[in-house]
Amino acid sequence: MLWTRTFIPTMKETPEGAEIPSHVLMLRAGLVAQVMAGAYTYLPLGLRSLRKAAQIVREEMDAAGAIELAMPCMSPTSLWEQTGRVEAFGNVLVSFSLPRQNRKVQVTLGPTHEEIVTDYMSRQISSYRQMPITVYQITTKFRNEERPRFGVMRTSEFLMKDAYSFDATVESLGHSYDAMYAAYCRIFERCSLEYLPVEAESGPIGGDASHEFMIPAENGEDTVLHCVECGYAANQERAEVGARDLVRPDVPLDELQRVDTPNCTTIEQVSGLLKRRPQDLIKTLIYSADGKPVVVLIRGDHEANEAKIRRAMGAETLELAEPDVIGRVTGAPVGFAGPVRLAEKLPIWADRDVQRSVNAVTGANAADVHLTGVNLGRDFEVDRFDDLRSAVDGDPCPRCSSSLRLRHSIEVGHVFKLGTKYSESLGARFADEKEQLHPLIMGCYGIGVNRILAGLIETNHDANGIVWPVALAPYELLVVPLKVNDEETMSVAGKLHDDLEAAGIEVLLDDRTARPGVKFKDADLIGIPLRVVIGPRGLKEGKLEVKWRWQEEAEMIDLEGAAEKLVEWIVQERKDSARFLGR
RNA sequence: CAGGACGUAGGAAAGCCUGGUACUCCGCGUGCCUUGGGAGCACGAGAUCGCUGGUUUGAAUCCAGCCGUCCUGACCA
Repeated sequence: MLWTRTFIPTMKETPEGAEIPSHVLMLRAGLVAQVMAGAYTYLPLGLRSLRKAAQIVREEMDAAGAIELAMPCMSPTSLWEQTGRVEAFGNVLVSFSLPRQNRKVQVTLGPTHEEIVTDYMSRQISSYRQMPITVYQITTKFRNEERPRFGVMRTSEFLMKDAYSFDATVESLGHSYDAMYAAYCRIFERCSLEYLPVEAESGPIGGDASHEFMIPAENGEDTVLHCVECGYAANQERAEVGARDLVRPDVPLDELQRVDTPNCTTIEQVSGLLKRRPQDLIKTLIYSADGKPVVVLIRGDHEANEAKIRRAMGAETLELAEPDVIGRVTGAPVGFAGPVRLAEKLPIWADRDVQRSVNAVTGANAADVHLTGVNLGRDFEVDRFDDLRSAVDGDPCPRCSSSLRLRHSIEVGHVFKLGTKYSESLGARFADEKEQLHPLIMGCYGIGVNRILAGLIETNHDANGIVWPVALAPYELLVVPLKVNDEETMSVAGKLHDDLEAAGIEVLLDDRTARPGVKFKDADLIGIPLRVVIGPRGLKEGKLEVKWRWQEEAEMIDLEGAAEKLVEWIVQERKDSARFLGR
């Protein structure tokens, strides 16, 4: 392809509003252009990379035995009402009505396709003999993001691969799940991405039923905890805190005292006023678990983990109690709750680290007053200790004696054992060998294709631009003739381009009449892996200058036989990405 | 949803406080010159200063409302 025959609007300056590297570079390199917050046009280079990522996903899905189909973006809203997801998704759902002659049809643009695929497959599958089966598609999904951000990373419209497995037994589901898990590992390896499968919220099946595939990145929105020693990795919602010393330090107990703390309702304010460290405070949170108020105690410097609390309590729903409930059960306005002398007798749960708290500070259950010298056993009792807080960097690993590292990351994939959630609500059943009817046992598996690109760029760039691996690069090789008006230069460039293209190499020829500096800058910016410069210096000696994007120095190769050599390099790199990974 | 910032030509960005002809750089067009890391000179085209209303002799500038964009947090099957 000739540069002047395609469309590559590069930018020298960073457009206003772009902050993180992947967003800045995708705009500057002419990969994408914003249409509105949360919606982007894919320009030729961006589209080529996006398609390459999608193709890798497709090939590995096919290899794993999944069957491709394409479901529509539009679906009847009634389908989403049946599963209760109109409410569950809320504003995320993009819905509108279509006039159809004398009536109106309520339509929802699919944020995912469980309802649609289950509805269809339930009519096709009636016997256990028709399973297992896994279907997938690569289509545009719609999720209204109230706050789109980070460029292509978080948009309201995005390309997603979603697969759905249907099995007759939980054991069989395990095999379907494992096949997808393995396919995901191959996909991200082929994309040359550094990725981390982490344990995630397990849902109805329980146990080892959900993994997220994460790209560790500074600007990632998700947080995972990872043990380098044993490999344990989990998202923050899920990550357990390992065993640690919970014996209370042997220090004399202070007297319980009331202190005035006017308008101090936060840990920060109280610790600042009383000159006590946050970890010397105990947060007292009033939750409403399935509608019933409960007290949760967390050390001041820790964060309550609502998923853990809900699991521990076995509750369906959990939310912070309303201010009037808090006022009633504590006898104080929000911000002054404490476990000592609550207005109402409530179950008190506490995170394990509270066991170590001594002479702590808590709210006094009275406006503008806190207590100091609060001690477990003497001043209050706890009904149950459990792991109720979010793990933090440096916490002990739950699987070995090492410690956890906190890493920000970008979620690019998710595999999930769904169980019978949707098949039950949609009446999707099959008959077993004894003609007994059971709901289909499902799994769902998603990959954000756009995020593969954003994640790759976010973790593979330098000061000058993108550094693509061959697997995802819009073109594999860039030919840069320095003197476009020189006949010899251009004939060598044209021949090289044609020979490479004939050999199946994706080659871009920068035929612009621009000065060398401009071409070099753009070459670095768009990040094509292999750059071949044809200039007067080398040409005199019958040589070409070649350089991988991630290398500092170029090397000269003979013009004679250059095409063959370059083809060989690219073909080799396609196979194993060894040069990219070993850079 | 809470808090904050911003909106001036295709891109970046000054002017706004203190009201009067919109500064500059990049890009674009023409010509000369130059040709290995975003060259130089000259001439030129390109702007309803986000929108609506108000104040004023006069509004990019002051006031009000709205729209849009970005950031932090909340939310995220």
